[in-house]
Amino acid sequence: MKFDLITTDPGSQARAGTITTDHGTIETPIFMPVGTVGSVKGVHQRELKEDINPDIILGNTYHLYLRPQTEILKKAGGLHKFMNWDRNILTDSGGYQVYSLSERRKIKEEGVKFKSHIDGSYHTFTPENVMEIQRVIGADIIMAFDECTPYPCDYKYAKRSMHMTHRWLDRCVTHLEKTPYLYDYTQSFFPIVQGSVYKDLRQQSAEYIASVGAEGNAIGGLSVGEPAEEMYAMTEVVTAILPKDKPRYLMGVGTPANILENIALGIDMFDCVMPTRNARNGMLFTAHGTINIKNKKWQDDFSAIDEMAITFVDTEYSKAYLRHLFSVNELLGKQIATIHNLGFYLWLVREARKHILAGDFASWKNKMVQQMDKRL
RNA sequence: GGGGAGAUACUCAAGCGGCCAACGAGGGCAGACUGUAAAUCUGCUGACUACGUCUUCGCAGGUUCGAAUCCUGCUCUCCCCA
Repeated sequence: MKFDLITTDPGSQARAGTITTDHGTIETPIFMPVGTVGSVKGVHQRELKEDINPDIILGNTYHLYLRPQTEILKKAGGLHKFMNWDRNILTDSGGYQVYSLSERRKIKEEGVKFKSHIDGSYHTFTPENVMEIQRVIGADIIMAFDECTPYPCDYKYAKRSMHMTHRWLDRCVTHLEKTPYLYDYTQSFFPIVQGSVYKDLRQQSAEYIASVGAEGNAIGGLSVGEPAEEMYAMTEVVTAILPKDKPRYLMGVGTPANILENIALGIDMFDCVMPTRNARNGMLFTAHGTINIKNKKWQDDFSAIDEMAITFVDTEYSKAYLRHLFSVNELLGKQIATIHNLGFYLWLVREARKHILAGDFASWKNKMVQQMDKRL
């Protein structure tokens, strides 16, 4: 993997660059659509490539391990072939499930024992086997196994958890060295900064993560319910320490405003379920604010979904029609909303990149954050 | 023509003397959603001059301190027999 930092915005820390892997070039800053179980929910690969056009998408180790299971993915020749996606893939390690499935797991130094939500069976995830599973899945970027701490999280717990995540990181690195690539392309490994919302812990963690010298670095444990200001404060603390010549990935973020604010703080990569999940629940993101398309007010609004016409759905369908599809619970409504939202998110980061390259990112960002805050 | 069953809020449907403005489901209206157990979850849904008042359970009477619940008559719907 190769990261080229092209330019840094004069009015902020925002960066434009390119990441090149064996599956192509990723222009940063980038938003990566989430495809947990090997599918960006509701979107055909063709629409994803031709209309939304991201250079990279996400998959999830925990979920893919449970289904279709590692063995099937190995037989398929990896996730790229299995899902027919020839661009980049990044897999999350299952560290987020340590947080989101906290009712169904037990953390020990050795690893995390999960009780499957599918059949109740037990599965232990360790730094070692998570690396092996990610080798089989075959993503271009694979993540360290960590604990994503909840919010709020007391200092003592956050500190203990952070140190464990660091020890797990060492085990990931050691094991990865002993585990060869399975396919005919390379994989890059990203460690993850933790430390909850505590400045000193975040600094300590960022220093530790930076010392590993990985090809890219991630920030985890944010966007778990903390106020946006705390998120930004932590990003700022961490980006000051993480190397400038490596991509920085802020995991799980976020709203369009969160993304622009964090780009301004020097983040290059984002992922979030928000554009896809919220789309299925009737929420549209636009450059001029959010729309709850289920609201009665749209029932006779025959104007285009989004005059900006970023993707084909924006002008091929009206708001009234889309509201109707949601009222009658038609699958098509969720598909249209998902394509719209992802199209918008990708537009947003591409636009951000243009403004960084043009040197006027900061003022553009402030204008956008303000206008996107509206509720239409 | 004879016999039987039933009519409850937008719809379906509980309730069978007071704890009933009335269970539940759907629908409707809002809200939430941040490395996806999410096509999910939450709230409201008779009217109002609202922590209180008023009008509701086919219609009209009656019994009772008190009725959606019991009695009488009427209207309508469905089923069976002729």
